[in-house]
Amino acid sequence: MVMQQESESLTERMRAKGLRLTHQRRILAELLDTAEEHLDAEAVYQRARKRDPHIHRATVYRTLNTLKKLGLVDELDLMHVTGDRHYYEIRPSVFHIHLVCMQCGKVEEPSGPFWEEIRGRVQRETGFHPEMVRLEMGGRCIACQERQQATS
Amino acid sequence: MVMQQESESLTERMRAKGLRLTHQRRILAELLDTAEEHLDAEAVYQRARKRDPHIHRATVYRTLNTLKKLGLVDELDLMHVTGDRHYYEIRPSVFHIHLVCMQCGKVEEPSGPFWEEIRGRVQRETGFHPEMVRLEMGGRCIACQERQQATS
DNA sequence: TTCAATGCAAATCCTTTGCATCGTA
DNA sequence: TACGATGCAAAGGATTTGCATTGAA
Repeated sequence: MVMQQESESLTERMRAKGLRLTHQRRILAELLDTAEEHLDAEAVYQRARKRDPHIHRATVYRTLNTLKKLGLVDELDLMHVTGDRHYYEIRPSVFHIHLVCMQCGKVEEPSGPFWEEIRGRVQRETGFHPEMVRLEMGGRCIACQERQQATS
Repeated sequence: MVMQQESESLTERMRAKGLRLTHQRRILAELLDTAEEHLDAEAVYQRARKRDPHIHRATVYRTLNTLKKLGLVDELDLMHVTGDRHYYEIRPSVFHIHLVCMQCGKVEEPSGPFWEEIRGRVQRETGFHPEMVRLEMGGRCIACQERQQATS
């Protein structure tokens, strides 16, 4: 997970969008802002419950949908490696890609100039104006490649 | 949709994988091979039904899952622009990307050397070995960009 | 004070599964 | 013929929705 650092918090972004900052939304926003792994709706709900046992699943779904529609969070399926769950992450300021190991499920997220280049190149070559980019690659991470070599 | 052309048909690929070629699977394979748009499970079912009204939804789901596990078809969500449906397409021989217009829902699929480069570059820069690449970009297609300029 | 957000429970939608039967290899 | 695939119906799981109530602005 790329966590929020320099730029403003999700809570502030929500305020900027004119969203009502309820107790529940604050919990969810902070939780998403500091998540160190990819969370699906159920995982978000479970974590939120620890901070407020009264928070309701429907609220989690509704809030995630709201944030998604406003472009504040992205919804990923990470190649369906771990089933058909959907994962949520805050829309990162730096474009990054997801490398999903189809063997162990580990997700790496390299970021850097090359990945930024892609956006500009698409615009130049196709005229399409990319507002969000999702690059997911499935394959085998280095650890799994080495593990496989060792056993063969 | 990138359709099957030079290379062998999905039916042949299934035979090569040792799958039993039932009447229903032949229908589904030919349907996927020649689809000119992205189909979700329900759309696949509806089209299959026209060729054989007795084909069952469960068979469609089971077959799509089988083909997915064997790597013969890919499952896409196309940025969830049209909801949370999942779309299926035959695994293309040429790497291509999906440009999804968040406004009109149109999906373009440019392919070419640049997109092929990406795979090699990821491997060089990260050590990760990409076996499948999914690059989806959400934004606005040229038509929608022009339409918007015209009205403002 | 007002209207959007929430909790709750029921409904809905999509997908999977157990089991008897069928049909391909 | 044998065993994997199918049809059917029921179960399962995730997500959404209607409505009364709450609470942020």
